Amino acid sequence: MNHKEMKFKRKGNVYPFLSSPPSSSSYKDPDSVLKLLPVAILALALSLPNHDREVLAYLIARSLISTTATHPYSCFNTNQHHSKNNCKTTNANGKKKCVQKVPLFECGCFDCYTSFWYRWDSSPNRELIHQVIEAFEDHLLQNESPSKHARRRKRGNKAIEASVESDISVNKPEAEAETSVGEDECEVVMMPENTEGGVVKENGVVCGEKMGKMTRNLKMGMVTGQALGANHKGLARKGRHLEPSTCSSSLQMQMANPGIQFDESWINSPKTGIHQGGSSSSKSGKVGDNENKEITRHRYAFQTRSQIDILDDGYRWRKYGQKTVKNSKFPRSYYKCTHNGCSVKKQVQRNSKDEEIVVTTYEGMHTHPTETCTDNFEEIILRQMQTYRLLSNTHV
DNA sequence: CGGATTTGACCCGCGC
DNA sequence: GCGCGGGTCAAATCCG
Ligand SMILES: [Zn+2]
Repeated sequence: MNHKEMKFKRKGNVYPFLSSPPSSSSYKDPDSVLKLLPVAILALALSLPNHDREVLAYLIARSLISTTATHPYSCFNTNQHHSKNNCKTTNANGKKKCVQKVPLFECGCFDCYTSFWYRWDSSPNRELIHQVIEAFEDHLLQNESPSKHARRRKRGNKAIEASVESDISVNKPEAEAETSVGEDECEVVMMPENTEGGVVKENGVVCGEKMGKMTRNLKMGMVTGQALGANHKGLARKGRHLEPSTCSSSLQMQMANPGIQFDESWINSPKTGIHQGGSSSSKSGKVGDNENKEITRHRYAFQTRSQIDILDDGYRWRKYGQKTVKNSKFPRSYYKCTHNGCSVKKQVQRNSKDEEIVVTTYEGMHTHPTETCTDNFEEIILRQMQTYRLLSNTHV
């Protein structure tokens, strides 16, 4: 356990995520991937039940792919794999919807990735899987050219620090430089437990800083939080923005909605991402109190680069507030899903340091399918998304 | 006219 | 206890 704790504490781990499929055929199935593990690690992996092994293999494969890939765009694998094919299902209306489909092992699309990620997150062996991945990464660091990994790690740290100090935005040029992992690659950051905190930093590098802490705070028990992010390029460079869309994919949609978090404020107040407070009236007076029943809320955030703040993610949202945020020149907007009975919320805020970056945080799970046809959503997001980050899932 | 947005007031947790 | 900051409410307003 100590081990674990340490690891988790280490701040979020960054698993690179790339889109393109590995050229190597070695990532086609779980076994092939697992064979790449050193014996000691493999032993650990083999102690996992098959389904978890598959998840582990998937995450590792994605990680490997991403570190090797060099494509410019591929964050989530775009279409090649599945996006419009197998992995996506169609619903009655003919729209793509979030149906839970079976994620393909070889596919690195957002949906599949998220599905696996979710499986990992909800697995009782979550930590073990996480450890195996870390051990493997360390192994790679030692044996292979550390460059990328090292960089990555470094970046992460930095980012985190930075985030703590300042805000989210892009702060450090140097980081950027380093980060440049490519301009094209994407990285996924998963934060193990946390919840709260992640901050999204520029290149997506950041993630959560205080996860460990957060976790502790959560009283609930299951907190799961993680973050996933992908970045494409150096956003740092400035560029463009993404839009905040929400969910494109299935799982993710189901998982939640994000709210945004981004500044320190969020970080500081883990408890809530978006909470319910409210004014007055009655409402819930205290939501917080009932702990037990908390609703588990899944929360995650990602950055996109876009000139538009609002992206059509297939759901209908009603804006219910806007606030200025401390240290940010842009206001934060609050939205609620308009579907009856659905309480998903999202926050959208533009990064003050890099105006092209929009951070969207979703919180909650939709209880319904998307309401509008967003056929092009995926394309839009894939094109625009520079960074994607899953901040966390939280129970509130 | 109904639904969405705007926007100031209110609530609430937190740090001092 | 007070002030701050963030999140939410809800009346007023906007818009198709
Ligand atoms: Zn909804």
